[in-house]
Amino acid sequence: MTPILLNLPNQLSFESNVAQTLSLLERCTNMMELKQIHAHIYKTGLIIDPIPVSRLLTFSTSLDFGNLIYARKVFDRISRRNTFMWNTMIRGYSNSNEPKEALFLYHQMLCHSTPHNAYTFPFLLKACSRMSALEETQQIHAHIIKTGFGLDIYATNSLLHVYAISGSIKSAHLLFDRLPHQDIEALKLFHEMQVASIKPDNVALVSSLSACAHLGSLDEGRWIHTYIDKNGIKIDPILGCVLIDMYVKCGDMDEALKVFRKLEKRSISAWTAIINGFAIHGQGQEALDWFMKMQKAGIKPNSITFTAILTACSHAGLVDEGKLLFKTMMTDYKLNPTIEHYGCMVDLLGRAGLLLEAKELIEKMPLNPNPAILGALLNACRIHGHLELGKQIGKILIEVDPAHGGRYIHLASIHAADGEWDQAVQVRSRMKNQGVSKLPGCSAISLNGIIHEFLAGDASHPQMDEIYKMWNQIAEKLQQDGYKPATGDLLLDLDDEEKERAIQQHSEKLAIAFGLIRTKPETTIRIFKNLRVCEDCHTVLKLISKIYAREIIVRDRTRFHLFKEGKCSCRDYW
DNA sequence: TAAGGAGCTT
Repeated sequence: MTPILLNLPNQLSFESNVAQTLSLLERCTNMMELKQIHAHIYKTGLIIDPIPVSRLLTFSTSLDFGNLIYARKVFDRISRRNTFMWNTMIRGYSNSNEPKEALFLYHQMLCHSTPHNAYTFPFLLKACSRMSALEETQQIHAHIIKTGFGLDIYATNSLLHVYAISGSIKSAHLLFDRLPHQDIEALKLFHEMQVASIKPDNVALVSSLSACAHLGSLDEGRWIHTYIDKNGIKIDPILGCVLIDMYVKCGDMDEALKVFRKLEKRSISAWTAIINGFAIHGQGQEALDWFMKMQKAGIKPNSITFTAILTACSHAGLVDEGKLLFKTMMTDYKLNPTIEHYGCMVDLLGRAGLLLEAKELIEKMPLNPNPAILGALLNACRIHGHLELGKQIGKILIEVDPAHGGRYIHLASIHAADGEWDQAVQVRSRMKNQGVSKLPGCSAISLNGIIHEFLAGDASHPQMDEIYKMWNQIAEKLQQDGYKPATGDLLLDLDDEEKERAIQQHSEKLAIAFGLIRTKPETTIRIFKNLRVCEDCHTVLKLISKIYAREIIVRDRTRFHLFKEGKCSCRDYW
């Protein structure tokens, strides 16, 4: 620790002492230095000047190295506390583990009749948002109006945010509709912004692009990208990161790479988004190459980067590489594995058939297994037919995660695979009794900017007759190619013919039939599915890509499949 | 001063 004050001359005028002290505070990087400066402030009488004292508070409440208890002691001893000081303390608590304390302080502030200013409310509301404290938010809302800050854009935006995240969407909407300057985030509002000729700032763009990434709306995302370019909007690190992520999640790796190459500064999150891109496209080797490239560029991987690279290994079956990376993450990079990393490892080992090793890892890890980890193991049991272990895990899972429909389905299908139809039916009825419903399979295809959705067995699409006709044609060609429906995945206790019919109505089959009708030969068909693609649909899509000479890109729950010339990019490992 | 990002299971 450097004793920084040694360099300070002893005899200084009051003014130059203030100036020097402020500049020291500016450069202060740890509590030890801060305490020295604090002592100096006392010793030289600067404690009567509100400016150095305020600055002292700012630094001792700082997120990086501050110490709120210390700050509070300083604060409590100040005889004349001004609005800035109260605000600083409120902000400190709003970012801490005790956001409630911010509200207590506010109460005291009112008792002291300290006036508010425009900064007070955003900090206070941040504390409310951390606690999802709706009632307090409403009280503060009243204060905002009473104290004349009802038109303040920061206060109002903060209010909007708290209402939105604490579930009071109605209040948020009411507020939004009355806003004098409508600048809000979310994709559908983005269009309204365009119509109202309001320029979106980077935050609005990030939110909109992030929505595109989740929805897989490539057209929309491209449009926003063009907007950014045309208007010369500066791509800050976060905007760059989501722009890449949007292309990644919409299945356009080439464009994601183009954006990456054009970035002025390649932040860790931009690299991670690219590595994650290769991971979810099943390109494990490329992910590893880019992981190396990143380090050569002098960027150190963080915890999220490791999740991405481990995901890459698990999707591509790179077991040895994954194990090694997991080890070096701890030894070389000194990062403590989180539950997510263990999740990746269990998935990696489990998919590769190393069930026992996966189970051991769960037993040995210093964290409590969460439903995700158990779910990964259960999935592995299903893939590799470890029915007994699967039943054990499945039982635990529906205990710890009783509201999750997928878990019951999994357990039921494992019973079914073992021929235990009674048990399967029992699990199903338990699910029904708990009021849990199964998420229906849904596939979407976007044509000329219009999204067409198909649910399994759903006949509501206006062109359904045509679609079924097309499907029958496809089925005929598939049969000529020697295809037999793989009904093993189905848990229903139906006879084979009924199973065949059920499987033919899977949403991705309806979507592909529709896609073949409505798109020109040779164009790529993109389908988005909310669940994992089933075994049979996977086989069918491979065959269709060969028979109809089409590239088909399917984004399922977790990854992309590129079907081309009868093969899938996942190499049937998914 | 408020609001934005990359991640395991389904």
